[in-house]
Amino acid sequence: MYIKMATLANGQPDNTSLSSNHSNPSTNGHMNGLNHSPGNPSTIPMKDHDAIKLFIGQIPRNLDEKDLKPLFEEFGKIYELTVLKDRFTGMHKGCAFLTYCERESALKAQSALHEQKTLPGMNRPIQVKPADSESRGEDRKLFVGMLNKQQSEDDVRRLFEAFGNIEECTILRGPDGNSKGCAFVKYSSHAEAQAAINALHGSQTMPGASSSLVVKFADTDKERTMRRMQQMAGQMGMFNPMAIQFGAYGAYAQALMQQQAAIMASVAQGGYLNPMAAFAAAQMQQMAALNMNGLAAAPMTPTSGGSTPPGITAPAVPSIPSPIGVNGFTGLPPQANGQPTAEAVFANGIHPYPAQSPTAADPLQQAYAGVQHYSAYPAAYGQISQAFPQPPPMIPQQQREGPEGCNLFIYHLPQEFGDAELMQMFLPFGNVISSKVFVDRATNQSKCFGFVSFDNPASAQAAIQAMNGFQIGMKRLKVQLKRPKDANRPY
DNA sequence: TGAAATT
Repeated sequence: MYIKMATLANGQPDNTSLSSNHSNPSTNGHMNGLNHSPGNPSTIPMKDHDAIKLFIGQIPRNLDEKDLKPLFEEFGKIYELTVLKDRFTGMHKGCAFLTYCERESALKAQSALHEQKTLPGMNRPIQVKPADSESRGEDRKLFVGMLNKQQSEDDVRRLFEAFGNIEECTILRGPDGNSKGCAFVKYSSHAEAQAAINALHGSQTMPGASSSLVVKFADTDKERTMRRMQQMAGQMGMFNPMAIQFGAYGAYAQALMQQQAAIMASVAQGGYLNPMAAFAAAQMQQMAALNMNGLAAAPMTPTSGGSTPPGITAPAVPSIPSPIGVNGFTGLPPQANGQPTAEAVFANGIHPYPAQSPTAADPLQQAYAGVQHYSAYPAAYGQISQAFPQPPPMIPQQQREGPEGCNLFIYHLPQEFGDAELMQMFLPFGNVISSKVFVDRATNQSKCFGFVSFDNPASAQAAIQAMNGFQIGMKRLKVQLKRPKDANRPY
């Protein structure tokens, strides 16, 4: 509804009336008597492959195809001209679609007529512009990533101009004007764009870039909607976008989302929510629909957060930790003197950490809060909570930094450590709100460093005290406060 | 030393 209104406000009919018009026998057929001689192939007009369908707006309702024809014919041979009529009443809608045989004619007509004159009886100037059904450019627009941040629009143009006519070239910049290392490049045609992808994607690595050049088609509207949804969901904190990653519970998550959208929509219609909420609901419905179509393409990878990570077995608890482990763990960290616990023990038979802090489950509980929130919607949610199993006892944590002084940088991690293992290692010192091991995007290999965030500085300090210099195999962990972004210490 | 990103 939102989109439809926006389109109509723009002076063009929405797509439903457009397509229904085409399927309507009374207006179908591509000529409406213009330039068409059935049975004589030599006179059937051909249109250019790159012909543009024009939308003509602000046409007096007393003008039909034959009246309009002379007006437009002076710019070239007309391939098709169709006045739009109401699907049911057949009433003239005051606009038309026009396709010239040649692209050039359309361009000429557009520049000569668009908003240049007002037809008798109308109070706004005539509209002559590519129809909404024409490519809005997404199929010839490229997203370019992994650029050097120093590269200018001109640099990018030079790189891409060999493959076609560049209509638009924009470097994406932050508020400060600094390049984000990516750009949009729009060609005149899809083929040109494809050629550029073929030739340039992955072809080179710009100085300072962490991997090779990325050249791909820019997000479609749908994808953009998805992206916006996810951002919005994240900000509102109520519809955890990570729900998509529930894996086997994906259907559950989707059902939740759809239900939720329906509830919001109906509530909004009842006038209880503001327009923004209605908008959110509409977006939500779209998102759920997209998910159903598989467009979300979210990886269905359950994390190892609550289960058994590689290298860790449970609950085979050795009675006494041995001082030297197969994997090279040297035993307890300096201040970790608790008993081994039943929930997670390293496969090498060593549990180097004290009992898990009682607050350790809090992040999960916090994560759950978003879901429990739904129960505030009594009726409808009651239904789905009966219809579906409870969510798994694991919700992927959001990656985020804690307050200043709570974030640790950890280097020299064992290669096989993942987020879960990292968290496991630091849980004894407090409430870990996030743990992240960096992984090389190309190889999926750990880069052997990561971040852990606590919810308070004391935990962070305790972790540094205990774990900095902790020996694992041949390496000793480096555990220190994460360098603040603005600091420019070399190391 | 929180990956680089979708106007």
